[in-house]
Amino acid sequence: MSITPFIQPDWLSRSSLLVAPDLLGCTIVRQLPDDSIIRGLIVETEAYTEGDPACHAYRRQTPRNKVMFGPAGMSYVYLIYGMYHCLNVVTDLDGIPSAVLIRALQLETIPPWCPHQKLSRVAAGPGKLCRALKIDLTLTAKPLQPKESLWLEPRSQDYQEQIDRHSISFIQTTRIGLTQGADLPWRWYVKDCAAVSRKG
DNA sequence: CTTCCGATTGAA
DNA sequence: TCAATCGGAAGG
Repeated sequence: MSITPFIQPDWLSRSSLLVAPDLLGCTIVRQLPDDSIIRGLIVETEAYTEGDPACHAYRRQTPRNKVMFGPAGMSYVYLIYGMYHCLNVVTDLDGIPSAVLIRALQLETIPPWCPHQKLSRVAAGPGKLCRALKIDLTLTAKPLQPKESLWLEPRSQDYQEQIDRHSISFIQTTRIGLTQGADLPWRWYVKDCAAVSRKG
């Protein structure tokens, strides 16, 4: 028997532009208070970085975006439109504000609190995946590790081999829903994946 | 303190 | 096309 490793901060201590596509095919694992486990394959990401007008840290450091200025491997969760949460993985060196927004997951099962939905659509969107994994503001600025009940696992060998033989490929395009920096192609998703929030 | 707005979503 | 809904950022 062997333990499943989780992604370490040093692997995330690179430009968000490199980490974002590398996170595709990796898995987010959430352990709930009742010890049940929810696993989701990351199928869509967006990069936000220093000097990026769309980045929450673009203007200056604030209480909300403070964690983005720190070291990699931390969570950054924020509330959007008063009703949805979004999950980011903080990247790059300490002092460089940047993060990768997790936009969609392919779940293994439908959570009981998300009834009447297709499995492939239940986490198809940043707000929807946080609802499915019960992620809220209490989970921001935490190290992504099992102790915090939220962590990342690397690509499986099988998934990596499918990428290597081009059985699975990624699409790079512009980010969604922005008023600034909308022209930058910093969104990546798994081609032909039904769990991606939207095509194009 | 008051005002304004958003890295969304789903219904009209 | 448009409203829901609220924490946080900006302005006075």
